[in-house]
Amino acid sequence: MTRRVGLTTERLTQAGAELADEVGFDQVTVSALARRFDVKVASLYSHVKNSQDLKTRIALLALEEMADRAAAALAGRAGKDALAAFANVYRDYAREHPGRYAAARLRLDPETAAASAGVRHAQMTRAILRGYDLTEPDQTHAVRMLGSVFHGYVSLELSGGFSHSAPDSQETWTRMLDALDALLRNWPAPPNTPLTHTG
Amino acid sequence: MTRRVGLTTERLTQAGAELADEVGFDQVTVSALARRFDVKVASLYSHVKNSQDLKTRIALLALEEMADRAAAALAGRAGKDALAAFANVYRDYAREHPGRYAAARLRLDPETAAASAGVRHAQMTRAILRGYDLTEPDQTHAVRMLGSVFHGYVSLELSGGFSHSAPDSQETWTRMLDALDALLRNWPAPPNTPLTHTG
DNA sequence: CTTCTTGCCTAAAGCTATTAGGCAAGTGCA
DNA sequence: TGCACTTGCCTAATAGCTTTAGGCAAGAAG
Repeated sequence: MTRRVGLTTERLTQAGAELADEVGFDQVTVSALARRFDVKVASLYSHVKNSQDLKTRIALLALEEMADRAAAALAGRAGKDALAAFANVYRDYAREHPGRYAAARLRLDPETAAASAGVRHAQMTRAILRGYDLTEPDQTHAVRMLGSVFHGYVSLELSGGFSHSAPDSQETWTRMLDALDALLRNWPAPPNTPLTHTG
Repeated sequence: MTRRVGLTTERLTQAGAELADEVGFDQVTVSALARRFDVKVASLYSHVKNSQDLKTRIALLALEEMADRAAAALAGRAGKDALAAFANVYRDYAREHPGRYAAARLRLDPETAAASAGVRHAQMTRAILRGYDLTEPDQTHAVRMLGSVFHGYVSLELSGGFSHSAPDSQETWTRMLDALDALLRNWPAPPNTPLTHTG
């Protein structure tokens, strides 16, 4: 009378990601996942250390998927083309997989983060900037700014911030990418830093 | 033997906000709050509808506080000065009150959001842009972009994204504000939209 | 001084997380 | 073919958070 369902860590992670997209990342619960497999809750604990572990795995999966998409999108592109393609990966992924996207924003402990696809993603942001004429430290500033805009925009859009108001979100997105491209092509020099300023 | 502590909705909200800053917004729980007042859990339910209600109230408090700070910061400023002051309110508030800041990002239902200080905040963003030469719909695009950058940056900084790497976060922040100011002063025209394009 | 209101309480049910220990189906080895 | 061993899911139990129903006493109101 023993029925084996074939649980594995991978299947749980995958199903957890789907669950996240359906009901939201913070509704992802060991219990809900057990229900989905029609299995008792305790059974999951052989495959997953605990709830935190499960969520971390979903986050890593999401980071991996986003980095893969980004790599594919960047292939053969440069300059504004690359910038737009990269940005669209962000937005499209978040729209297709809101739960996974939320998971990707989970705070990972430093070692986990360092071993994640997040670093690959960051390197790609830097690669995009090679199409512009930025040198350190401005390149780092720009990397951080792009990360902020993309994450911020997607996050606000996802929480409904831009719906039900004109102009529509797509238009803002396009114009914003134009603006960012223009900014990167024309990155301002640091303002005068008065060092020994007499008078 | 009946001891009255003097619970009120306001005191609970206030204490909830403090708790959020100490242990994180999603660790804010009716139970924890009851412990803080040394009172039984059920007692809170006379003052707060449920856990969701409590969190919403904390969110509204945070929005109120941020809008107040922003209003104070904007008084007598314009242009880049205003932009920087407004941005710093965001960042400083998030650093001083991480839990409240997280609360402010809680997704509110439309009516609640419409009645919140969030709209005041949004109006102030628009007011800043009066110092630049933007007309609709570019003004709206810019409002959304600023919201995205500020929220995105603060959110990434808060989750530790920029720590332990050079250059330090403060420098990026300053240079980013320079860049945004430059961008707003020089907002690019929409690229050619080919309508009836022959050839 | 009695009645009423109100503020906090006890009690109870339901959900999630997590651990310990059990049993049976399949695996490997003789 | 048969036996031990591993493994996958199970039952059972503890503990915390949420929420509702109903009670009791301190203070307010007349």
